Amino acid sequence: MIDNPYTTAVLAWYDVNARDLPWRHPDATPWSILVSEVMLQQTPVVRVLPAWREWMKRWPAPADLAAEPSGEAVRMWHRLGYPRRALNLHACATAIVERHGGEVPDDHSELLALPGVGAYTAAAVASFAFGQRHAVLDTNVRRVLARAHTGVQYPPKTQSKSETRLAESLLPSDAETAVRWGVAVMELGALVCTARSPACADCPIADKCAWRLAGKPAHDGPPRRAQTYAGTDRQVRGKLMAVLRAASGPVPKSELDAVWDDQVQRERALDALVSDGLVDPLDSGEYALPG
DNA sequence: AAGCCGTGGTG
DNA sequence: TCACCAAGGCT
Repeated sequence: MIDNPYTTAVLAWYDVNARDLPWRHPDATPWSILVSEVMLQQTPVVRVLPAWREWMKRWPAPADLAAEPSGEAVRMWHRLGYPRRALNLHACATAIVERHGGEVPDDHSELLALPGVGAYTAAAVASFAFGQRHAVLDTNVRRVLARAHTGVQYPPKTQSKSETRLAESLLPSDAETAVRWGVAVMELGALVCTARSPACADCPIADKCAWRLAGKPAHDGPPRRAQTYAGTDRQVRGKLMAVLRAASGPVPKSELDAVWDDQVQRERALDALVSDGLVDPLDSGEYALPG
């Protein structure tokens, strides 16, 4: 069945080149797939793998995580980055126990209602965990479609309606094929059609790629803004969280004060962490991961 | 809707 | 080296 010009070649490529990732195994549960998708938000596969295994061993079901303080989720997040995602997963676990009887919902809109689950993650879980037909549009798919179909080097910075429409128009009609198509295009973007130096020689749709056929024109428009990090509040937050994760219990404020010289910025970062629910200010004056 | 939110690898 | 990038989401 030919649903779009790329389906057959991309699926055949995926059959041979797919990585053996544990959340793709037949015994992966919807919960384990949800956890993997949240961990993979902006974090590379190689760094997610050990944390995911640790989480699945300790919290094999949503109820297992919901039974623990959210601070344990934050501690077990290690250095994956964006630790609010750990809080989100703990809140997901609680919501799943309270609203869905402890089972990850299979309904797209119910998935979308879970904390930290947006358009991509809801579609990914509905598709990969429950075999439903949804367009999964992540950074990999956006880049592949921008090149192969639209003929430009990079997709726009923020996802556009036209990208969504395009992804939906390319979605195979049969659910089982749509699921395979989604994961296969993602994998193609991750392994071949990469951001920096695409391996067009290894690409199964190079002969149909509008960007390659146009001579790989360079990205035009404003330069893609680099995200600065050094000296930002994010860096300070990271240092504060690292201290709290490493400690077995509450930490005196002096230990937090030692991570950053600028007091104004340090206090602002700490206040924001408390406001975000990532840090618990105790009556004793000490600080701890949330209980 | 543009900017914020971590961290580490890499060309 | 250092700017860029990585299975985004939220405000």
